[in-house]
Amino acid sequence: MNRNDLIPIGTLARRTGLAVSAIRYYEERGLVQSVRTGGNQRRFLRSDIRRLSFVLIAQKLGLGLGQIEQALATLPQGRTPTVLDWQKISRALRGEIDQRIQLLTRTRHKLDECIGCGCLSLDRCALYNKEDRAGAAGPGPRFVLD
Amino acid sequence: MNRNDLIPIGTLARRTGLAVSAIRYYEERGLVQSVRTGGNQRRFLRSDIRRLSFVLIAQKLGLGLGQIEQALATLPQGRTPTVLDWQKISRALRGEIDQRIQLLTRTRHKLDECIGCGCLSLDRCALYNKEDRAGAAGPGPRFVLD
DNA sequence: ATGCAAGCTCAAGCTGACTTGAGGTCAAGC
DNA sequence: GCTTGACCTCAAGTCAGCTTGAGCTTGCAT
Repeated sequence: MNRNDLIPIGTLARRTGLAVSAIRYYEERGLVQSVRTGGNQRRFLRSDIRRLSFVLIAQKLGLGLGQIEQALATLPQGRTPTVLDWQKISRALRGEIDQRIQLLTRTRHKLDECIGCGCLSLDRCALYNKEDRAGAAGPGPRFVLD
Repeated sequence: MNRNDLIPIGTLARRTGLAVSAIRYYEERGLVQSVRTGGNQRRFLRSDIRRLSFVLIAQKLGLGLGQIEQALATLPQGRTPTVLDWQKISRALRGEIDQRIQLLTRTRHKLDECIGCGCLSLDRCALYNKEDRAGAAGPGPRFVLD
């Protein structure tokens, strides 16, 4: 409610470790919102520090900004989320991590089998399945075991 | 030794599930080599099916082509690698997977702590450490927990 | 009241990993 | 001998996720 709850972009940048340009980009992408001062400068909510921190963590997990945006959409728009809101969304993130760990564990297991035979290549090799990749396409960078 | 050991790019593409254009790109990047026919067409070794399969698997783990190239450099150049060669390089990949699983497990643990307090944001939060990210920069897409 | 850091917009650039397109060649079957 | 599909070489485009630069404005501290 206080004026102090509104912070300029540079402060937000310092608090999150993000570049100012990155924050502007995120705003353009709709990941975060701002209001403008009379002089057309952005002002963010203090709670956006948390919001952007969430973005950073989710990114580390390999989520794209689109997915992150979807996750964030479950938070109250433009108003400070409660601790419960954050707990809920964090748990979703935990689910993501679980899945990735499982996938990696399975991959490791398959790889172990393959090391046994030295194959790595063919239809018999569980690691390497053409069908898996068929739908995976599109340009841009590839992500981990998606 | 046989002429049949040399396969055209289309065959290699079909066997690996890669696009022809991707294989040409990999060749340009030095991930795979070819010889040319009298009519200037590429001919690959049959063992390059394995080589490219390795590339695909490593990519799924989030390795960049540069890293993959380095890994492949330990294989005999332009000659069919032995089963032992493949076992050795596969084990290196296993190490990568292990590391990633460990990192994810640690992250999950930290996240669990954070869910407890609903924080996600600040210096107190183990998940979120500015120093970690300080050196991570550079343009291009960000990769999983590197 | 003035200096200067911090902010603004918009366009262009960059990396990684490819794809697409134009325009031309090669080779195997009929 | 001719057609058809696989192959060739560039050059340019694409997508994500930003950064960089030019040129201009704001606003806090002295």
